[in-house]
Amino acid sequence: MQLLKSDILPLIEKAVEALGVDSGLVERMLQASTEHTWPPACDLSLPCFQFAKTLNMAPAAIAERLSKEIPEHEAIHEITAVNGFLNITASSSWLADHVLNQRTPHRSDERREVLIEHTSANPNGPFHVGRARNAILGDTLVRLHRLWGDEVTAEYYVDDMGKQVAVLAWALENMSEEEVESLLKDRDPINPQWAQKADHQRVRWYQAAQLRRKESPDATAIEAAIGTLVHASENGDQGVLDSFERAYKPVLDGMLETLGRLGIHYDRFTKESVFVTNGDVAELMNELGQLEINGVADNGAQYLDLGQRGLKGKTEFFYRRGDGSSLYATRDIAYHRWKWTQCNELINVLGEDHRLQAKQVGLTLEELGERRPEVMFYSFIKLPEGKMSTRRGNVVFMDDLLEEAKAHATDVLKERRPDLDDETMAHIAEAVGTSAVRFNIISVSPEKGFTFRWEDALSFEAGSAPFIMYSHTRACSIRRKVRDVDPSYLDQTFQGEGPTDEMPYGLVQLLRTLAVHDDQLSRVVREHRPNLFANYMLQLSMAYNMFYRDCYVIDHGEVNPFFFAVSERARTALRAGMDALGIVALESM
RNA sequence: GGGCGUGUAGCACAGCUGGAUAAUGCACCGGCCUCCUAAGCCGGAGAUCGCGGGUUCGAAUCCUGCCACGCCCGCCA
Repeated sequence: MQLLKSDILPLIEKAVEALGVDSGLVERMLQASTEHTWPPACDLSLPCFQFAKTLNMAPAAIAERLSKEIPEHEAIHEITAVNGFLNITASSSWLADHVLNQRTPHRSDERREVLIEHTSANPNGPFHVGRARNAILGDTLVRLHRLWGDEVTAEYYVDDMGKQVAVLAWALENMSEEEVESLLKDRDPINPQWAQKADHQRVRWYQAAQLRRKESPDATAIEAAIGTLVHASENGDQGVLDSFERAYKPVLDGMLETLGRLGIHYDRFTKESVFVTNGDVAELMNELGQLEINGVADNGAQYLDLGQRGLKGKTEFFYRRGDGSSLYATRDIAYHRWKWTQCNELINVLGEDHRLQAKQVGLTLEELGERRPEVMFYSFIKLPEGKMSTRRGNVVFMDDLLEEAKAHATDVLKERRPDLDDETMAHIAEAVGTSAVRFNIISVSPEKGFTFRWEDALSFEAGSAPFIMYSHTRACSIRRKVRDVDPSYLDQTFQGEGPTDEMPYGLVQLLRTLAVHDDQLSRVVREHRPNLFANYMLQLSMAYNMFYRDCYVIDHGEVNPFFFAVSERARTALRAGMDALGIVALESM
């Protein structure tokens, strides 16, 4: 709890010095050490073990002595010595004052312009759950940074010149619908609900072409035709690039429609081919060729020997083919140099399969005198049956998942809220369904393996998005009730002291949880760990529920202005935090 | 074979810049709707933190060896 720490640190340092130890350690050791239990046992804690040797005293005795040395302070409710720890609990009225008046520590001093690149999936078919982790994590990171006050650009890097797009373009030009459907006759047919959606339509051409490339008698000729297209695109052939764009654009639009349903939007789309056609890639390859770690292969291909810069394993990083054309990673470096002209903080969201390449790109950027971007890696989402693949067709489409989630939410609603009309019910079900899907994914650490299970994705119980949404609607409901009693309460800001006597347990827990909000958000943004904020939002909801249990804002028709002020503060914090996680903040559900 | 990542109750998952009784949810057992939404609240039970060594007053956390799983090791994208 930085708030409390900065206030009372001098007091503690003075007491420690009086004992005869160097107080320089205190700043680092005074910590909110009780984060591992919830609710926390105290607000700040000082472990006294390190002082034991120099003082030749037992830690418990040191803690005991310190607890008596520290004078009274308005922020401190209680200081106790427990098992060699000096435990400090904040005064509730001090907490209330700081929380209600938003006396939070200042945030980032300089304005940060952050560019976050995420999703960047090949536009070859509908968005599926396997890709969802990138988009959901990335978008959540964007939102969290915005909550923290950073200026953020969310960017999608469009792979408009690779083999996957070439396959799609070739298929659309060379295969008939009959042929496609006959090749895919063993697979599930297109879901009639999405029959008019271009991503669902065109992915069948893509899948059929992938089969033909591998299995048909003319596979070699097809492969050659596609190879020619890829080659032309890499050389910046505008006619080919245009035909690629005509092929993928409707697919990309379909994917974006799906993502939009999850609240995911982008500020900018940058096409990979741009860096080929504008000459950046050629210039880059020239520069790389001048580097001292540059090497040339027998056929004229060029690479950097990154072993000299600490890379282990395979150390040769090829950036130029024997025929002089660029590679995907080369273009990525050109893209990164451009990105650095657009921001002062760069974050990429990448799958774990990109770890090596990200390292190569990062080292090369440093070699060129640029900074390396920060990267949030995540491991892939699997199905219980194994890895997902658009090519093989064993995927759960996000469109289907969202429909399923909505249908499930509707079932729950019909049971709990039979009073609602169809339109309201559909609105709530959509919000609950999409929020639950997002939360299911962001609440686990990105680097941990994730197996998609319907029963988890559709869980609406405690520990899920609807749990948080429900707490928020309670706060909204209380606000409505207060307005009914006397609308003037809504315009008032709470003035003066809170109650000076003992506050109810739930109220204290809520104040403490609100007080650590910025500590949590700061860490989450700094370390790119959205799951920790998901956890915090659950704690905030739990704390609000405890407050709701212990404190009646409206009691016997009378409004308690202090309780109402706390409830409102919690409501706005819930609301803002939900926005940052992409959870829809309904006023009633 | 080499590099990187992960391993925590029956299941899922947090905690990893060392600190107290390892948090949370599901499932399981018991209680709470004449009072602001019970998608809620309260209580109970459940853990050899993959295994072995080491460092330390103190290790889930740091170091090291081993095991299991995943990803990568293309002049592919």
